[in-house]
Amino acid sequence: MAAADTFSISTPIFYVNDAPHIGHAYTEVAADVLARWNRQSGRDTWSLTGTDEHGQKILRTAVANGVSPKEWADKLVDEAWVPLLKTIDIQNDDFIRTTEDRHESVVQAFLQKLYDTGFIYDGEYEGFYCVGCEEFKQHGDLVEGAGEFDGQLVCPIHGRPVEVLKEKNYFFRMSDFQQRLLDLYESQPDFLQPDSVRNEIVSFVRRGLDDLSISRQSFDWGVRVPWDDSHVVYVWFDALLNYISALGWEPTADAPAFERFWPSNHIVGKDIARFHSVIWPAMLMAADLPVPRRVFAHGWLLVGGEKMSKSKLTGIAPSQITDVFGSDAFRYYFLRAINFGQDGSFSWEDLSARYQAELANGFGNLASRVVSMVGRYCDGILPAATEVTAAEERIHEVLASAVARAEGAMDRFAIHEALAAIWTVVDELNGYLTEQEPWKVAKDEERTARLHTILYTAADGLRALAVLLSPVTPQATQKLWRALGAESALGSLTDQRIPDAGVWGQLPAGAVVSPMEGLFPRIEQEAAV
RNA sequence: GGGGCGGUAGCUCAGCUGGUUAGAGCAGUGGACUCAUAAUCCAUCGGUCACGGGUUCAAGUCCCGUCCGCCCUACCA
Repeated sequence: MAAADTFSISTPIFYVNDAPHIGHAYTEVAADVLARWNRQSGRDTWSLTGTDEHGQKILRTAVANGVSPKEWADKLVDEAWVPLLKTIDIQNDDFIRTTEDRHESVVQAFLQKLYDTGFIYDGEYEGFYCVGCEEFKQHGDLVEGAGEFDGQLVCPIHGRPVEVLKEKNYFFRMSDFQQRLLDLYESQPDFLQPDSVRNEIVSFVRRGLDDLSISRQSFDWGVRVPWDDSHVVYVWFDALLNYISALGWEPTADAPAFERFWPSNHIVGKDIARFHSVIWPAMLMAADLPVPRRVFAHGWLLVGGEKMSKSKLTGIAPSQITDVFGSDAFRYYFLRAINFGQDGSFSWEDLSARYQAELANGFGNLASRVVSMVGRYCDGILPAATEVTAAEERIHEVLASAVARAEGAMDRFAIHEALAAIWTVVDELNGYLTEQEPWKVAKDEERTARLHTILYTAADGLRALAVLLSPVTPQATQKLWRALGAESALGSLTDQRIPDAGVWGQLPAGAVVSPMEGLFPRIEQEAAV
């Protein structure tokens, strides 16, 4: 079991059938910010992402494109999914692909263990299968087709006809775990969040669970069932195991990384919450392994009031945003504007407005004015604070409170709340400068000490902001860190501990404050439609 | 059919276990200021809290019903 001071987190592994859109990027960014935050909070941290590459859908796509499924997967991983991580500045510790040996061997070992312990049996399954969903459908789930599929039964999600499949399958005794799952949801309420998703899953499980068909015979693009190579493992059963295969789990031998970092926190979209909160913990229970620390389901990105989708042409590539606003702005915007866990509206207007108001005019301009004044009035040498008044004490209090609230919020994965708390410091410092009017104080030679106190206070406030915002806007805060001359005295930015960020007076007087490019330059209007 | 979530200022959203004149940000308007990215700060305009009943000394906040949106789930066939 992982020790108390560790933190491990995963994104879903993404299906390599399409190019990434901002919904995928949103998930990645959220997990990345939580990982960076926890790492900077002093926890032994590990973050995982990767790709899901098996299944009939990918096989068919590859065939349609005239390549082997592995070639298809390689191409998408190299050209789309790995580059995505760079586009949005993800700092993952590992990247797992389900076609890697280290994964497939774990899938087989896990399956064999369940087979040996009686949790898997063979049976026959006949049903309607949707290739798009990679799952069997109940008759009632299907709808009448229209247009070219008139008269046929089609999958309501994909709008394409389902196929009647009858095959020998291996089944996992998931039904055995109904009560243990219900007990889990009840005894550990934060196992599955937010509550809206939790409620749905609880009522779903209460109705009873069927055993799960976990093998397929009709195609061969998947992990072989170890004792029967005419079957491949059902893609979801395969995919979920990435969370422990990446940690090197083994059924018999010790696995140091697994011991150190399992159980993980899983960030998922709410569409796949059920796989992660029902099937996955049941699998782990069967194998006598700890269930995940937490499954957190985030909401949809809504574009024009509707769930973003490629088919409706509302799909947006992350680079469309980062090319204009940069990766920091992408990361900040989606985490600040959307209640993590709820659906959230995306619009270019809102993105543009928040960039301008909060990043450029708020944080960026604050940094500019402080750095500029230290340069102008103190020759770029940070002065000392000597006379602390109520105004400075007020700043200290706001900062301490912001740190405490941000930490509490991040522990609950309420990322938007944490950002709102941190931003009170930005607003307070801007107000402080306007009220203290250091540009006027500078004209009075008898008030030099006062001037120095004001500038020091503002600069040390920026130091705290750089630390607190480093997980969210790593590029801009690094620029600021350098400009403040903090590195030589305090060390690198990412080594600064978040719990200590509110301790006042860390920037040493005498630090060399150097001119700085704007953290968030104004964006010309035509770029944002 | 059963269930969940949401419907609060022009826009995006807060409002916990019911309690003074319903809040924030953005946008709008007026003013102050000039260190700064034509930035900042202050003030101000703006809401029948979807609708109709009910409980209560008191209800966005609880109960019932209706309408709208999204979602989970079931079934007739």
